[in-house]
Amino acid sequence: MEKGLWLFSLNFVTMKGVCSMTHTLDEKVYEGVLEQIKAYIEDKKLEPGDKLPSERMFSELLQVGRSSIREALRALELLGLIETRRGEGTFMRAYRPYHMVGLLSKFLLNNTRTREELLAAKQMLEKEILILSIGQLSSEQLAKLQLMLPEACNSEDHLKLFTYLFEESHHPLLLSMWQFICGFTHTVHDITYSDDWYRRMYQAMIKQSKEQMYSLF
Amino acid sequence: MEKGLWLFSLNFVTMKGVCSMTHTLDEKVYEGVLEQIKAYIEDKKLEPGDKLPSERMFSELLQVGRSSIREALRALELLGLIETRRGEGTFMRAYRPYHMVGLLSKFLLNNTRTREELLAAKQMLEKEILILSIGQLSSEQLAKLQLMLPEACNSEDHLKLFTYLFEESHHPLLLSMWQFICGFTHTVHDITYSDDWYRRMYQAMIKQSKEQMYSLF
DNA sequence: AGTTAATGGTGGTCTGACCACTAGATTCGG
DNA sequence: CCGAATCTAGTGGTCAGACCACCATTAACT
Repeated sequence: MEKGLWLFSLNFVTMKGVCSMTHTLDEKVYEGVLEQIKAYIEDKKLEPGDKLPSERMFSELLQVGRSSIREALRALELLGLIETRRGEGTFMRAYRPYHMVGLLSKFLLNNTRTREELLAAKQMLEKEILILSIGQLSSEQLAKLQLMLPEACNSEDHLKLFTYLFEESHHPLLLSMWQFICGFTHTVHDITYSDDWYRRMYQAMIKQSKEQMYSLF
Repeated sequence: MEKGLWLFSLNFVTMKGVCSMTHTLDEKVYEGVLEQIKAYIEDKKLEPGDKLPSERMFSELLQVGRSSIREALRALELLGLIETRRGEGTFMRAYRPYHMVGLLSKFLLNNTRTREELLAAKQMLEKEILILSIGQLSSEQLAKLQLMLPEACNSEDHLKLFTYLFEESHHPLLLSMWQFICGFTHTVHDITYSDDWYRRMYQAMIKQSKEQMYSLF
C-alpha cells in the first residue's frame, strides 16, 4: 500500500523505554501532527483557497487517531491559517493578523481593562501612524486627507480619517490593533481632539515636521 | 444533585428540530465551552497556579463530550492561559503568549512583510514606554535601570530592561502586546541597539527630555 | 430537459475504552 | 513507632467507532 512516504516518524513503542525518539520526550502527538501538516502544506505548496485532505485521510496517513488530527487542526484554525466548512472540508486561508490580534485581546483584556490603558494604547497607535505617514503621502493623498478633516468633534470622521491613514501606510497589523481598541473605547468616554488639533496635525503633515507632530500629544 | 447552577444552556435535543437554541446558529460546541470555562474561571476567581476541574468533571457539568472539553482546553493552552500536567490535572498559568507565538512563527517564516510589521510594532511599543516612563521613575528605579544597561548588544538584557520598564509603569496591556511581539522577533533577526544607544536613552531619561528620546528612533 | 431524490464524503460530536503518569493512602518491614 | 515500598484512585493523552447535520454530486423520475 505504501501509504507512508512522507509519513510520521514517531511510533510510540511504549514498552520499557524502547521508544524511537524522533520526538523530544513528552511531546504531545498533536504537536507532531502540526509539524507534519505544515510539512505537507509546504510540500504540496498549498495556497489560500486550496483544500486539505480530510481528517480521516490525515488520520490514516499519519497513523494517529482522528481526535489528534482534530486538535492540530483546531490549533491551525485558532491561528487563522485554515478554515473548516462542515460538509465540505478544510481549506487554506489567507493569513490575517487581525484574527490573531482579536483573539489575543479577548484574553488580554480580562486582566487589564482599565480605561486609561486602552486610551493610552490607542493614542500611541495614532501617534505612531501619523509619524509613519510623514513624508509618505502623495499630494493627492494629502488632498484627500484634507477633505477628511472633521469640522466638528465627530468620532465617525475621526475613525474614517485614521483608518485611511493606516490603510495608505500599508500597515495592517497596526490597523487591526487600533481598530480593536477602538471597538472598546467606543462605548466609554473617548478622547476627543478639537478642530484645531486636526488642523495642526494637517499642518505638521504638510510641513513634514515630526516635532510639531509630537507636540500634539 | 443540582450539578448545574451556572450550567450550559445549550442542550442538543436533535430529534426533529426540537432544539433549545440558546446559542447562535453554527456556533461550535467547543466555542461555547470556551465561554463557559472562561466564566467559570472568572466566577471562581481562579489565579495562576490554581487547579481547574478535571476534563471528565467539566464534561459532566457542561453536559458535553469530553472531546469538546479537550478542544476548548487545547485552545486555552495555545493561548498560554492554562497548563496541563499528565496525571495531575489542569492548572491556571500566568499569561505567556509564547506558545502561540512559537506555533505561528513556524508557519510565517517566509513572510517578510509580516516580519517588518512586527518589528515596527515592537519599536513603537518600546518608544512609547520610554516616553511614558520619563519623569515617572524614582531615583531608586533609575539606579536599577542604570544597572540593567546592557554592556554588550545582548538581547536578554534588552528583554529584561524593557520588561522592567513596562512593569514599573503599571501598564500590563502594553507589556503583553510587547511580549507577544517579542516572541516572534526572538527567533528571527531582531533589531539591535548599540551600547551607545542605551547610554543615550538613559541620559534622556535622566534629563527628562522627550526630544532626546524621540531622536533615538 | 428539468426537477427531485438518493448517495457518498465531510466536519462536528459523543461514547467508551485503554495507556502512562502522579499523588496520596495503605501496607509492610524495621 | 516510623520510614520505605507498594497499591490505588484519579488525571490527562490517545484511539476507535459510531452517529449526526451538512454539502455537492449523481441518479432517478416525471
